[in-house]
Amino acid sequence: MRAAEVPARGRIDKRQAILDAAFAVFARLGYEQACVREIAAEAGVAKPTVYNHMSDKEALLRESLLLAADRVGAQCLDAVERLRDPGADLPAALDDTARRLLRICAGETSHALRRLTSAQANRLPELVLDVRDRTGARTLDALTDRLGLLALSGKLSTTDPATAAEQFLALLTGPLENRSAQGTRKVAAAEQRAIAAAAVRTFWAAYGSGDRT
Amino acid sequence: MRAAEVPARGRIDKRQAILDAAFAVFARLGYEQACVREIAAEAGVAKPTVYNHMSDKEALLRESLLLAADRVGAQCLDAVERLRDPGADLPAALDDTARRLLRICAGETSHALRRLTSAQANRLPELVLDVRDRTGARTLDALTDRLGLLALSGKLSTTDPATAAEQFLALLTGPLENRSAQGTRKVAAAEQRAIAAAAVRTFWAAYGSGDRT
Amino acid sequence: MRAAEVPARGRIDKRQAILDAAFAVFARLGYEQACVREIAAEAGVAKPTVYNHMSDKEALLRESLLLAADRVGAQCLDAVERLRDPGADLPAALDDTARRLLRICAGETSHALRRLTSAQANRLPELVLDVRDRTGARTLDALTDRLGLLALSGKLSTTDPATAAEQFLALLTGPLENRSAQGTRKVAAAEQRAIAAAAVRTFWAAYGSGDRT
Amino acid sequence: MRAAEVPARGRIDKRQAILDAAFAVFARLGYEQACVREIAAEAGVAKPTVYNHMSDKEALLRESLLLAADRVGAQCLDAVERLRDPGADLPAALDDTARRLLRICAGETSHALRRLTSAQANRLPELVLDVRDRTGARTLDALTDRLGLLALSGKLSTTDPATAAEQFLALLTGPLENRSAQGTRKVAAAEQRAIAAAAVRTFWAAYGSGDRT
DNA sequence: CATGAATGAGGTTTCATTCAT
DNA sequence: TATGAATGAAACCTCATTCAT
Repeated sequence: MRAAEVPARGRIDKRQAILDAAFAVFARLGYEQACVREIAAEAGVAKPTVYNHMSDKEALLRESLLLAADRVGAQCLDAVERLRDPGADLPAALDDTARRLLRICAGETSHALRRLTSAQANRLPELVLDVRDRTGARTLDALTDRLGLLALSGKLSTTDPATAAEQFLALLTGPLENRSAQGTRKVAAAEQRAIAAAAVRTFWAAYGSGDRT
Repeated sequence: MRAAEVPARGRIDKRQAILDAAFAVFARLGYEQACVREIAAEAGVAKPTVYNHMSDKEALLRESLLLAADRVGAQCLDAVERLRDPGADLPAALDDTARRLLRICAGETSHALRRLTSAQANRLPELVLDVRDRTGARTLDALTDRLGLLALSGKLSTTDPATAAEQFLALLTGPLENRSAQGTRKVAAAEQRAIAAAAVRTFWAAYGSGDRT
Repeated sequence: MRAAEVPARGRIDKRQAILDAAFAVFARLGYEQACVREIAAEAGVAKPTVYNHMSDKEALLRESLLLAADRVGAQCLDAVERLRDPGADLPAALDDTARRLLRICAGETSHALRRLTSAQANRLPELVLDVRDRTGARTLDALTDRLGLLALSGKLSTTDPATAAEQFLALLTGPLENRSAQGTRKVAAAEQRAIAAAAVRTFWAAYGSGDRT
Repeated sequence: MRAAEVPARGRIDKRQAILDAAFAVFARLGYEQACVREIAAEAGVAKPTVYNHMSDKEALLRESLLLAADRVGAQCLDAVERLRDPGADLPAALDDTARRLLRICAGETSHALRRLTSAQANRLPELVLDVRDRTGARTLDALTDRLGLLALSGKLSTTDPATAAEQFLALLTGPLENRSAQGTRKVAAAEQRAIAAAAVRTFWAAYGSGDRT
């Protein structure tokens, strides 16, 4: 039993190592510039071993991006889910969620995902959509749910929680993209907090439940 | 006179043709996938002629992107400048500007610029910044100016026009990016109008001059 | 055992084949005119295989020249070493060595070595020196040793065996270069013998041990 | 008359400038590596102007080499002609000629000639011969004449002045080539004098007129 | 299953050379 | 006659991918 399991585990580990190496190299060099030899070297395996696990360089990109997208998406979901029980001070809860989302979106992984998908948008549009489903869209759906429930309970004032959610996220990612120059510059934590505060302020002005803070 | 002008004009035209062809091919295939032979063919010249005008494939990218960025930036600037004399109905003026900006940002040129710069963000960070200076940053600065003057004249309520401008643009580009899936899908004009309307509504809620509409 | 040896042997053979092909093509066309495709074809391998063994076209030149230089140098050394036991008739032994050296220096390999190193003397001066160390300098050192011992045993009359050796070789290579016009013409065996005879005559007049023959 | 001469003179000057530039660039980079653009730049003219004067890159090589060869040959001839009236001390006169020849052969022009002809020996054998006719062969013939006359007047002891001349030159150029490593190293004047002295000593031992010095 | 070796294809770039001015 | 611009050809090198071991 163990004897049969160990190689399977080893195989899975090797697959993980290859995908992680692939994402790292793709993020560093871009898809076309990255060469399979370097990915294999970074994963600590030989080049044909990569082809034993993944059929193609394109598959390598797809799988590694989807894996990274799942991780980022899970983090975003976690940040949004904290709005499930916002407590008395809803703006504070929104600010907390905003800061968490900004930290994720300002991370190197998020920028790499954006860059790699953008670069392939013409050649592999489904990949863009698949990644989007696992990150932005997933986050947006969850946030729409949260905001909808908050509206139902009277804590927010909107009849269109989808647009509200979209704008909440836009007020975060827009300024972040602007400040980071598409990931070229780092955005300091203090600046992230300022963005979050401004976003929450504007969002609350538009969707707050009547009582101005 | 004409006889002396023709060659210079011919040279300029050829340079223009090369840069236009370069942008078209880069936009279609991406930087690495694009090959100089195809650019030359699209420009109607021989391959070495391209190298007579531009030293490098990289220079070809840089020059063609900066040219496109200037064009897009000029359009954006024009849209923003319309806020100089907003008339009595400021929200309507904002809506008009918003629609114009959205139409520009939803265009193929804008998406290509975004994609091509993103893809080279690691290798050529200055290029990202140079393009940004000519498009987003320029637009943002102009909008900041406009909003600041409107605030001075009491038509808007904010002490931080830079953030207001940043958020105005974020409320446009964020949802647009979301709907278009990084340029993968077309965003219909009606949808663009809805985005603009929602953006102006939220913006006005936050920065309107007291009298709620 | 055999099964393990075969692949290594095969690799070595392929490397040998590549280097031999490289030398042949370089000798035929010169360094710049020679193209890697032709070398690969002559070696019976594909072009990238050449690059799998040698990093560069320049490395290809270097390695193939050094290999040929080692071969030529070994032949020259062998000719000189025959002076170790010259027998009673030293001029005859010198003549024998002279003829052997001339035959080597008149060979296509020697001329090719000279041409290829000369052509790269500005760009790759160390290569010139490395080849020289393995051919001329090596021969000169060995001959200096032989002549020095002969002088010690009273069979030659000189206190400067290095110069004697240098002149002995000069009396061979100088006229050979002159007659062959830098390798452009073949020098017949009879002509080689005449050169050798004249060289030995002059050498013996200058360094003979007193008794004229 | 002047009006007709001036352009002709200008044309000749331009041709000279082009040939000089060609030789300089060929000497610096080798034939294949040298590009016509650089030659034109060094000559201070435009590229097509070069082609107006010389039909080919190959003609450029040929003409510039022959010009340089004529110059070097004239210098050698001058050195040899000094043996026409050797005075009482013939070895001293030979030493003087030897030193002069060595200085010429150690010059950058001579080495460049050797390198450039060697490199093209396979492709352009006639060029090698033409250059040789204007340099080494011309010198050898003149020296043969001088030595023949000296032998007739009893100042030298040989019945084969051609071989004597060949060996005299060999005793100079052989050691020079050896020390300079095919022009890679400079050979100091003192070393040149030592080579000349040793050459004359050996030559005189073989061909001196009976009275040993 | 993992690997060293090999390959076919293709890209960027440079160069000698020639028109039109 | 001298030149700026243009071109056809070709070379080096790299890469993704596949056999034998």
